[in-house]
Amino acid sequence: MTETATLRDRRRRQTASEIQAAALRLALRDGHDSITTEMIASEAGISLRTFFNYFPNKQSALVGRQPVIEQDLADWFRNADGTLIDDLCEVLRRHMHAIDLHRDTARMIDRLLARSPELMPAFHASLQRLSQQLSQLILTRTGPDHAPEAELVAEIFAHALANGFRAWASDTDMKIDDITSILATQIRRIQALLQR
Amino acid sequence: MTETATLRDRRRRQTASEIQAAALRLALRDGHDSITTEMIASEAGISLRTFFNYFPNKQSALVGRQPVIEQDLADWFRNADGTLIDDLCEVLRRHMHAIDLHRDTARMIDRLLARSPELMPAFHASLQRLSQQLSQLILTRTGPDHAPEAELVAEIFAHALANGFRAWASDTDMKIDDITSILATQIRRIQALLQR
DNA sequence: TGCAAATATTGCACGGCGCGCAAGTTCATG
DNA sequence: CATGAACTTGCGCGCCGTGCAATATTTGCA
Repeated sequence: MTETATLRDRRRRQTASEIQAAALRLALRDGHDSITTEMIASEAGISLRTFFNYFPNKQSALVGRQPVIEQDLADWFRNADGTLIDDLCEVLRRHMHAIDLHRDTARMIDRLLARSPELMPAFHASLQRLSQQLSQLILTRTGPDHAPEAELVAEIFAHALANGFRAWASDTDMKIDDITSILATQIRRIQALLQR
Repeated sequence: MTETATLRDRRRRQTASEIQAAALRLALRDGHDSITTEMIASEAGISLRTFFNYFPNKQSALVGRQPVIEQDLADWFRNADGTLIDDLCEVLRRHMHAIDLHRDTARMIDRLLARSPELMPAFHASLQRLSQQLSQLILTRTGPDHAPEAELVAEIFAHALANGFRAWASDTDMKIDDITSILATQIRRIQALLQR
């Protein structure tokens, strides 16, 4: 039973990933709004009904499953003693290492967003979930009375991470760690911009 | 013909507003996912087909039409000589005055979001459009090479404005100008938080 | 190995969604 | 009051998303 959970889980991840790949392939080939959920299911070799067991809708399939920040990372952050910025960057750096990133998937998403901007809200909703997790993290250090600011800072980090992610997707020379250095750079630039 | 445009326009706004009110009323009474677009149309006294002439979907009707920052405001901002923060706050202050805000509508939205969090992405998509407009504004002053930071700063302001807006909605003692003072306060707190 | 329980997949049916189209209606303007 | 632009409406159609129940597959355990 100890192994079972992870085995089935791995299988689910794999299927979800295949569905996403199929969706991205079709959307990039035929255009997002001329494909149907049925086409995606068929391309992925599953039934339409099974498609909806994995994703609630077409857009979610394109964006993919949302990774969750692991508990041990959260624990590390709570007890870390660097600046807020540094520790948040470090959390995100480790997080990016913990999940397996596929550069080609990322690149497909990037191209698709350029071609079909109407998908941006869906992608952004995914970012928003990351932002909420970060917000929770920040609150463990600032205390619950800083909720509004924590949300705002979390959103900055999530969006800046996305920028780094996009750069990584389209530049094969970049390493995973470079994503968070871009993130750190952008945070510094924001601080500068806010002084102007 | 000079008057016609504005007359018809006013009528359109009015109808859109009535549809939104009907949608919010029903959603708050029966719950967002047990109402249909047909019910909303019927409650608003229009046909289902006309509903879709005004809003692309149910969620948009609940969120309402997105106001656009006027050109003269944009011109003012480009030539203003205060700090970026101060001038952005001032733009948003004037913007809030330029559009007619209905506190009861805002309150209904607020209550609805508390009750049906699944609507948050729709609301956030609307914020995102405001954010994009702000980003354009900022770029007129920083130059186009600061695009990523401008986007991030714009997003902070949009989100902070939303926070102020929510506070205004649920506190009848607040004036419109108080929205932007909350905004300014939160920006300052973020700066402080980023120094930690 | 083989059986029972847990879990996954699928087909089906159904109601809501969203839009193109064409016919009818309203209304400011000349 | 005639005219044409803008608005409303009904209809039809295909896609979306889900509950349900039957079937298939996998897993843990004897």
